[in-house]
Amino acid sequence: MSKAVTAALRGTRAQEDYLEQILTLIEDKGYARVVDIARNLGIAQASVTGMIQRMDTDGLVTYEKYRGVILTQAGEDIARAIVRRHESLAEFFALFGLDEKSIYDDIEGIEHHMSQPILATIQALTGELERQPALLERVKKKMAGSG
Amino acid sequence: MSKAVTAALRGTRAQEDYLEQILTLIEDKGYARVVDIARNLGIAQASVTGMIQRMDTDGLVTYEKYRGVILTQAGEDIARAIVRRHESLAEFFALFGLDEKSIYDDIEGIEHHMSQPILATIQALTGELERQPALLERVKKKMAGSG
DNA sequence: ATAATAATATAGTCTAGACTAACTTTAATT
DNA sequence: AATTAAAGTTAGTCTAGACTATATTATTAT
Ligand SMILES: [Mn+2]
Ligand SMILES: [Mn+2]
Ligand SMILES: [Mn+2]
Ligand SMILES: [Mn+2]
Repeated sequence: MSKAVTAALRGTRAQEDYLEQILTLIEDKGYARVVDIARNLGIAQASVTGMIQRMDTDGLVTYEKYRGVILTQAGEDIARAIVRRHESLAEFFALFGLDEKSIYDDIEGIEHHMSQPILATIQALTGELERQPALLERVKKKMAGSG
Repeated sequence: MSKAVTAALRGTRAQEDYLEQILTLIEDKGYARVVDIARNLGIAQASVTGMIQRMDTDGLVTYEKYRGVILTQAGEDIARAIVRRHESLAEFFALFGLDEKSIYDDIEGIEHHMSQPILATIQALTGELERQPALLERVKKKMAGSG
């Protein structure tokens, strides 16, 4: 018996990338500054300010001029869902020796297109494959042929 | 020894979705009409005309007013790459009993974010898992718990 | 306290990609 | 052949999300 969550738990791709960054910054450094969000996303500072203002309007963050940004509950929910998907993908592909750096852009895209059944599949499969080193080796061998 | 292909083999997400549809229509019916592209993508006819004109400028299709649309070599290359990725994803997730309809939107998104290593991994893994029915059953069982 | 530096905000611009409404061309009916 | 219907195009509008240049505020150093 688990409580059903009604919220959408989704934003646009850009919004989700911002939320992911904001959550990560808050957890890593205690606060999220515009300059850091901009640097991490490779986006101009002014663009970040603009987006944060729209996200405040949309109820995803709380923003006060020249003060920091914090997440609303809705924003945090989306952020955590995205981080979970990102980490699940990274863990899954790591099984096959793909290092996160080389597939980072892919993961950044895919994480926005994983409904519940696909997430559950990836996670369950990861769990099983961790106990199948021989199978993993065979997959790696095959991949070498198509590099 | 295989010939290296130099082309980018990528467009924007919208362009890739159009190219995928155009190729599919041409292969299925022999020609691609604006009205069918619009219907299949859920986009207004006028929007399709506009996009096709831009794609002609970009060298992805050849377009003549009131005549049909055909793919350039560059456009066809991108289209085939996308179709291959779409089919690889569908085949992979089918292993776990996910039917294509329920995950169609996800696949439509993910197919645009698969660099070569990820495609090779999915394909190689699919080949291995086809010979592991017991493992597939265990994964399905686990998934049932998180639905 | 003042001056210099860093961070943030505003204003204005641009592009992709969607929309609707109105018009034109092509295809099908009678 | 004339009429009607379907398909396609054009024109104009809108929004998200980026950019640069400039102004403002906050922070740090002197
Ligand atoms: Mn991510
Ligand atoms: Mn992302
Ligand atoms: Mn597809
Ligand atoms: Mn797609």
